Amino acid sequence: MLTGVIDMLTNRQLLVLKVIIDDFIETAQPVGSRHIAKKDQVSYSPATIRNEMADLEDLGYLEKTHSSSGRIPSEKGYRYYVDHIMSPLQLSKNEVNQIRYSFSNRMMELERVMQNSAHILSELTRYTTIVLGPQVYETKLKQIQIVPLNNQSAIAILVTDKGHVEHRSFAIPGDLDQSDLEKTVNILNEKLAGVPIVYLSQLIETEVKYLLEKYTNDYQKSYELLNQAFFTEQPTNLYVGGKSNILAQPEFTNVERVRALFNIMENEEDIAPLLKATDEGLHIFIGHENKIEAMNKCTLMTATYSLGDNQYGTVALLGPTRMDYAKAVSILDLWSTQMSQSLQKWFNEQ
Amino acid sequence: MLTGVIDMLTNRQLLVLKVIIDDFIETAQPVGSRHIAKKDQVSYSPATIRNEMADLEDLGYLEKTHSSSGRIPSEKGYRYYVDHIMSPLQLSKNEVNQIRYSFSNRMMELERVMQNSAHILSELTRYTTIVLGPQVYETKLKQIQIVPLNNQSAIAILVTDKGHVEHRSFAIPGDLDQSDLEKTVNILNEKLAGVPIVYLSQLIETEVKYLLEKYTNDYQKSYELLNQAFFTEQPTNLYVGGKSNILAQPEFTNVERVRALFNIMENEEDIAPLLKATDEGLHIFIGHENKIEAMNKCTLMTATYSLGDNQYGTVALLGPTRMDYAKAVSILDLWSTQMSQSLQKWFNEQ
DNA sequence: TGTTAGCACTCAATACATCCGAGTGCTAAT
DNA sequence: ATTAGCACTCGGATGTATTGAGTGCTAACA
Repeated sequence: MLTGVIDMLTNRQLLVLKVIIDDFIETAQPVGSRHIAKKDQVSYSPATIRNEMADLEDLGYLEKTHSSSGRIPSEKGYRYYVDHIMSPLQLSKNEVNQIRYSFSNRMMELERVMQNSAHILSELTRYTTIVLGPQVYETKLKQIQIVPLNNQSAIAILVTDKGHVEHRSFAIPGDLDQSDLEKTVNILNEKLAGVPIVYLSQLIETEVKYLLEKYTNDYQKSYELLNQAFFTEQPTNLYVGGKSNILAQPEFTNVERVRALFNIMENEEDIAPLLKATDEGLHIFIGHENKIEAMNKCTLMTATYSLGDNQYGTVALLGPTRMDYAKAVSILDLWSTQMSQSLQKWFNEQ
Repeated sequence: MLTGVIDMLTNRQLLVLKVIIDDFIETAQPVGSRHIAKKDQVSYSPATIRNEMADLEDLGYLEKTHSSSGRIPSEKGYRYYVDHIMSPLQLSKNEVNQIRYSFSNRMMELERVMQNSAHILSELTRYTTIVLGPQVYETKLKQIQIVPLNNQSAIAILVTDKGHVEHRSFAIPGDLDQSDLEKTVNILNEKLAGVPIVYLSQLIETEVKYLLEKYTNDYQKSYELLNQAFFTEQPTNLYVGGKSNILAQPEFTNVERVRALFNIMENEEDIAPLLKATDEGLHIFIGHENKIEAMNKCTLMTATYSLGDNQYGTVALLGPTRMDYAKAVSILDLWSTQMSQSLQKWFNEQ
């Protein structure tokens, strides 16, 4: 369990640090020497514990809330705990099943899966969950459809090879020829199917424009239509679940602090870059390791999941620095493995 | 402005009640007699005001927070204010423009408009905004598309005549004949286009099943596919904006209370029925007039908007009972009028 | 030499007393 | 009918004492 002497810490210091952090994670109360000495795992007197605690404080792993209070872990303490002490928690049968089951579902659509995952993960962890859909550099256009609703309006539907559906309704430019509409769609499908969607607008400009000019009666109208229907900013597909779990944490009884956090989470522009920037694998950002001020009392734990083709999505848990790291790691790990497996089964078995 | 003697209240009582409620709505502080007497509109001494306030309290329109405090409006007071005293606020040029502009947008898709509206209304009012999409009894299927992604999966897309797009990916039943897939889609479109979507599943059972049996090679497979793709529960289309505005209200510094509210708003099943049940027009539910306990300190203001064809959607503002009723009414009024106009222009001009 | 008992000390939390002032209700004067 | 005057109320702020959980340090001990 305890991996012996690491850094400069003795085994006993490791033990004390672990017990304190475990206890604080559970109770959110400063931990005193007497309290520790009473635990089964510990066979020293309060006085001895006090000495060790004083040393751990000098080393920066513990803090006091006031001069005669018990100790709480510092951010450095959590960092050490996460890096060297904790071992992933064995998840309960029930927790494993819930995650597994959420992927066994026959309906398998990125949007729904992500939305659902955000929900389930937040239920299991009681933290806020953020799921960022995969980056779409490699996603290719599968098909374009245009469905006219009436004389004036129609819906353009883009389907990508990853099953993402984007739709947009638009006004049909006054008295556009019906056959021109059809021709336009045909030209689009012919030229654009299989094209990575990041190149879409570029290709419309270079290739499609010219074809439209040649084959449709009213080139100007068709082009106008295209612009209306397809110049859509890339949507960041972000799914947040269990936002209000934050309110249950004792460290967030201060409404102002909660407000600051909510503001961040309600702005995709604030939160998306945080997840996009993370490297592959599981990462933990403790307290001030988060650049955003409102998250200084929070831990953000991120993990990536893979669609193959070097395409990654990110999932994150946001909780207090006093997060149940062992459990969170296990859950995030299991989820991202399952997610990756499911996605690859769906999209890459040719 | 003041409509003379109503109920049993004298003009002066009306004036005092109005001034108190207006002031309390603004400041959230109990209003004292001295404070009122100083206002320009009021030309009586504090003592006189005190007498009137005592009477208004006896009648149940005002309350004290403690025996020597100023007065705050009771729920009955707000009700009276809303019904008889207040006059809609003249909106600023800027506010009107923001609402108008949000409809002038060329992109016109129900989902986006509603999402956008929830956002704008919450910005303008600083209350939480809930937009419930129109009930779809009359919505008809426009077209069905199936886009195969690869050998095993495909996406089914349903477009309704109101421009709503529903999509679902599904597994293609093992080695389903390609021509059978096409035939199935053709049969579906032929038989189901124009059908109100509430009857969809029924019609598949009665009419389509039989046709499939007749014209496709592997009837069983096609039918299996249909079931996978189209048996979708009716989604309640609910859009919430500015949830965290609640946190800015001084009456919600109590985290527990906020949590209760958030829980309600995060459950569609809780909040949707509230809006669905409202009658046409604008309605105000003050404090305990809301059945849900967590909303006992809130006012819910609902308004309906129309798509024609007797189809209604609902928009609502949720704020403290100390809501700026005059402004909220004006904004909701303007919005729902604009929304109705826009929708009817889009969907009913043939 | 590492461990622990003992003890003085610290400080947040709690309770309690006091004071202040905004606000009321009532009475008597205008 | 209105208002000035005044005694009274009570929440909130401020000050003080008490309590108890916890510490650091020292000296004794195995």
